[in-house]
Amino acid sequence: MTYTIHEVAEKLGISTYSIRYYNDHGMLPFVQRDANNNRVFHDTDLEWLSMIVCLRETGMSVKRIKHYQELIQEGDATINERYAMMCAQQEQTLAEIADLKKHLATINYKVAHYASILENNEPDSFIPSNLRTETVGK
Amino acid sequence: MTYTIHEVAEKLGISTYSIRYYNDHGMLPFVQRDANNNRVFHDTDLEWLSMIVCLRETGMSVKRIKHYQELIQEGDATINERYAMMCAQQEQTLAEIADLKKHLATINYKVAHYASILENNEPDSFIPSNLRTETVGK
DNA sequence: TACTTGCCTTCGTGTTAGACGAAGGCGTTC
DNA sequence: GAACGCCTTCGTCTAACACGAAGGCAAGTA
Repeated sequence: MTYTIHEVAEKLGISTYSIRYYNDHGMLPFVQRDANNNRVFHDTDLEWLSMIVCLRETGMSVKRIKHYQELIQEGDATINERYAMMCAQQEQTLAEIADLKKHLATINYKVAHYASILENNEPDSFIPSNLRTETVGK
Repeated sequence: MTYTIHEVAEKLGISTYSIRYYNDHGMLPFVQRDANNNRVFHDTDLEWLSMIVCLRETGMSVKRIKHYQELIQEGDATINERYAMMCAQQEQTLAEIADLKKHLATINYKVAHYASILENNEPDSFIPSNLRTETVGK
């Protein structure tokens, strides 16, 4: 089973620009080409690309992903480093989730704030139109 | 109580570059200057800046944050739009958290995978050094 | 046959949100 | 009064794409 760049893009929810970018930057060294020089993707490419998406969306840089991919190619001697990389990524992702949850609480507060204003149709006197009075809200 | 740009940066965990950037791009229209033209921040500026940080870290663009700030200045007539913006931000953030959790599961799998290899000291035959064999892992 | 449509390619520029360095001003201290 | 440390503005650099232009190849259509 093979796929075009568009099919892959749709399947993984990323743009064809990104796929070409990854390919051009050495993160997808195995994609083959057909007679017209078009990229041909196999299922194994899809799997690796979805790993790339996972790492990118959890904040790993393209450079580090490339390094990770090279480590995999180098074989077992690099298991330790790969383990360390994934542990770091794990921690970082946990931290980011925690961060987002904190920010979400702030946003929830804002939503509730506006909802109550809209519901009660409060007069202007309760919501001065000066920026200094509407900030994050303690 | 007033603060220098460095104090603000440290307090909020962002760089002075970012603060100047926000200021230059109209998101901090109220920061005052001292006799030497240095920025002077008040507590209200800190509060609004921490809201900016919240919105940025949950993915709102600088442009939209600026728009939000303008809406606040325009007063009550814009409550509806602000409410909509915060609702959108809320949804987006929830989606991102869900996404991150999914990716975290993949990373957890990798960590466990490497850990088990390192623990059992498995031979090469179990971990071929070809990229095609190590992808996301079903 | 010629044309259009539609996909693909490469190449090159544009964008966002900063990061950072250089050049220079102001005020304090040695 | 020279050095130090902070600040300023201005300008270039970066990452990770987004996108347009120019052109190739293949299929369908007039």
